[in-house]
Amino acid sequence: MTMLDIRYVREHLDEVIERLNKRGEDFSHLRDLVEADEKRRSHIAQIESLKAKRNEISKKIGAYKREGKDSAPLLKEVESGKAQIRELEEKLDELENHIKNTLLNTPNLPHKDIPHGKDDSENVELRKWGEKTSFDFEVKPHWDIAAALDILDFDRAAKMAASRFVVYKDLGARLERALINFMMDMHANEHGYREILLPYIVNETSMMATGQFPKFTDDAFKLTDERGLYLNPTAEVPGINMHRDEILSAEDLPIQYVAFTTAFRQEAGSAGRDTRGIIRQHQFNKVELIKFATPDTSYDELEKMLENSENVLKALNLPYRVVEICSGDLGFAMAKTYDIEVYIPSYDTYREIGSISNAEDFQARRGNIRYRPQKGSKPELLHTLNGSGLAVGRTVVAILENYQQKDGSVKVPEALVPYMNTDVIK
RNA sequence: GGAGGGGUACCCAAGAGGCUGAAGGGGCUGGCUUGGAAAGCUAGUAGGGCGUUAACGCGUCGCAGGGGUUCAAAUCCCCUCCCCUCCGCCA
Repeated sequence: MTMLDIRYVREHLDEVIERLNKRGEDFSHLRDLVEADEKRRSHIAQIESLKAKRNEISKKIGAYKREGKDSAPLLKEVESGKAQIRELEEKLDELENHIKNTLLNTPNLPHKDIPHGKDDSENVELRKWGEKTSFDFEVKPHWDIAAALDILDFDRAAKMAASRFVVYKDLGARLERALINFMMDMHANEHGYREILLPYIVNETSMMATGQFPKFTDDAFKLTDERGLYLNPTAEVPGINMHRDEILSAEDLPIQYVAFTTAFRQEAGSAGRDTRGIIRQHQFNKVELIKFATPDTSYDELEKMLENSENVLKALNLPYRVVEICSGDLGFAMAKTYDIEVYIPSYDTYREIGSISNAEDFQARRGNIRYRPQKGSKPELLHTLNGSGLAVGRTVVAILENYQQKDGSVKVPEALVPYMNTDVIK
């Protein structure tokens, strides 16, 4: 389970380092891997030839015994190889662990065409949809709107759990539920995704496969259970792991799932950011899109997925923009990512509400997810994609703020009225 | 939580240290037969990882997963996971 293919690293070392360095870190330590890999292969060759010899003699011993011949000389002959094999295997083990650990901690290669930049300030806006909502009164942030309507309760959530949790009440609770159903219906019925409902707890192997681990263990909520289980940080984890260690048929691809899950994140390192309201919580709901595609179609599928996500905001008539993530801001497992940012009037800025990514074969390699291009042909790694469709809590924020009215009530977006059974939250 | 039973290839299933390079069925693919089909007969059917090679190949590892014993492990020992049955508890 590695991330980059060691053979690719070996054969394109300079290119690999150069591309990874665009993420803003120095990856020249990968040069060591080539030497380690060479040693690894020569150890394998030695071990295997010793084993071939041993197997041959062992077979002879069996034959001798059956025929009643004396096998003592053969036993002597095989003796010396035993220690040698053991010694070489120990060294091989060390080499393989070193290579594996290095690669597990190495992020994906950014796609060649994505913008080069140091951090999120250099992300590139691709397009805007809708006009920034304008108001003829002073806009309020969503926490004030919610307080007046008594639909979000932070104090009681802190009492029963901790800070960065929230209790939704009345039409606030219903709005969250309505959005989940609305999004699920759209993706399942109109966009052709298969609806699944996933476990909210995942194991370490799954976290490893999608790339959360080993680098970002601090972001996860670990359970005390001795099996090494974690609260799901995003449906991407159980979703992609649906097909871990499987070989899929080409004719079944692309496979596309839509899943609602609750996501849990420590938000370590975010202390003091977005502390008011529900922009950043330890627990939030999300509708997630997951795809398994052949390598030659994955970028087309990425565009479709982006469109599917955008359709949610269009249907809700919320102004947004699409941003292409630059190399310095790109997630660990991803080769290319688009963010969808929704307009938030109280911030007078666009805030992330969804993220749509192609991991190419990075997660597939770590999770051993393959497909057979043709009947009878060798299995190959496929490409995995995931995208928000969308983050539900942040959609609530966007609706409360963009649809707020002078009297403190909030209009319900037309598309949501059937799900809300009311056209206004007051 | 308690007591048992299991996991072998696409499926079922035998094997219980060396003649297993895993039997035998089913299924699948082909052939014979047929006007065509079914049935019958017959042949083929271990995938995958890794190493090596220009390639054909060769080697190595594979019987849930991981360790160990042994010259040699599906088979013996240890650990883990998963499934099933019964009891208890529970939405």
